[in-house]
Amino acid sequence: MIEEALLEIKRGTAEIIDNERIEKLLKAYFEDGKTYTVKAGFDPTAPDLHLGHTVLLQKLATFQKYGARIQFLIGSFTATIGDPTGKNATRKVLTQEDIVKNIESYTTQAFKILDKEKTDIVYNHEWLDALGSAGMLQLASNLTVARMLERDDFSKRYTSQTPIAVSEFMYPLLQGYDSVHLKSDIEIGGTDQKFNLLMGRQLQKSYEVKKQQAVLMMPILEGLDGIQKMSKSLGNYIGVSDEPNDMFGKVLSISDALMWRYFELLSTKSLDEISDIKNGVQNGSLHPKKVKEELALEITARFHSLEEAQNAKAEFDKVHAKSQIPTDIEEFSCDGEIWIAKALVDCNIEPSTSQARRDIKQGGVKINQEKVSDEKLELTTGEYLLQVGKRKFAKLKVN
RNA sequence: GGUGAGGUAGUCAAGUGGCCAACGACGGCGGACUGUAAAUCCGCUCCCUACGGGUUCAUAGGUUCGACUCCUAUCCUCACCA
Repeated sequence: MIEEALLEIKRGTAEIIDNERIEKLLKAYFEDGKTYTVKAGFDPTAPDLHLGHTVLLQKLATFQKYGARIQFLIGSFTATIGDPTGKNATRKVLTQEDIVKNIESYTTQAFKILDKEKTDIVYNHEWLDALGSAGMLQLASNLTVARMLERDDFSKRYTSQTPIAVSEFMYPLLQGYDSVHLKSDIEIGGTDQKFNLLMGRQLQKSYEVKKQQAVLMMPILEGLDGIQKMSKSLGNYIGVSDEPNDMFGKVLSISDALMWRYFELLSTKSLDEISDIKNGVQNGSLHPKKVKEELALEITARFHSLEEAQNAKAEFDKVHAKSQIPTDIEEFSCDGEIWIAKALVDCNIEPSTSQARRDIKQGGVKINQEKVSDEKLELTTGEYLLQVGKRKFAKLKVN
């Protein structure tokens, strides 16, 4: 039983530090029903969760299955200070209201995966506000600059001459201090968080918390491009609240190689099942497209319903496999004659008339399924189906 | 605070008085081929009802017939020194 739990917990992890501790915690749970705490931090700067986050959430859900209470830590303190990556110095500092709003949408999304009953939402401003400048300095004295520069992210930026704000040095410390305050037994995070996660262990030791937290790291999920990590700002993400059609389509657009990563990190199929599927594809008995469709179906159904997922699949087949027109197309209307390029911009399927002209010239624009070749075309009264490329559609009614 | 280097399109990066709306690479978009995959090939890539016009090379001024290129001030980044 413990073996099984361990196996499931280890699935897909990139690295585990202090495996023994985890085994002991599980043993205590199975033998004496003792619960333990697993901490995970979330940054409430953006209100939307994507599949990259759910890798972590799914792992937390697994822990909940085996006796854990989740400390769902909201970085409310850090969010009011500014952007921790320093990449974008101009990013707005969030107001309390923004944060509250973000957190609300955040948690409702998270509870699609997590068990609410076994989750404690905690806010780090509650104890970090109280720390004060003296406490902050004392905290900072736990670490040297040289040690701080060991962090991959910092050393890279330092050598590449990208600015690092002094305040950024505080983030790992603050995150570590959260673990001190919460006396977390385990903390999980992405591999990019390794330094910060370890800081928790070090600080727990310095502040004499009885036991250091075990650390479990999940790999970073690649985005749709298969290269960079999934993130909203890169636009290569699948959002938890994406429409079923989008979600299904996005999953299907990933490359075959990437598909296996998604299987491992996102699917609930067992590892054995997955390797069976993989073999099937390799020896040609399974078509990769079919396999990918199944994955897309599973993921879409998790966040919507099986029915909606199946509808999405049907819609997808209709539009792409048979290149028919989608069911729901946004409708626009205008008065009087309108120039085709302008119409495309007004319908939000082209960013500028210049771009529209280029696409027309290249044969990428269709009206009612017919290629448009005249870039000076004026649309007279009537209803039109406009299309740019393969996937952008709009209906326009000219009065 | 001092000295030096630097800030060019989504990103990286050429360009050092007219040939510059600005080489190239990546990304992105359109097309072909496909499984809306990958790979490959072709084209496009500031805006504007456009063989023309407008606005760009950190910001604000100046010199010049003419500036991304020269001058001045300001802001920002990096390195070394303090």
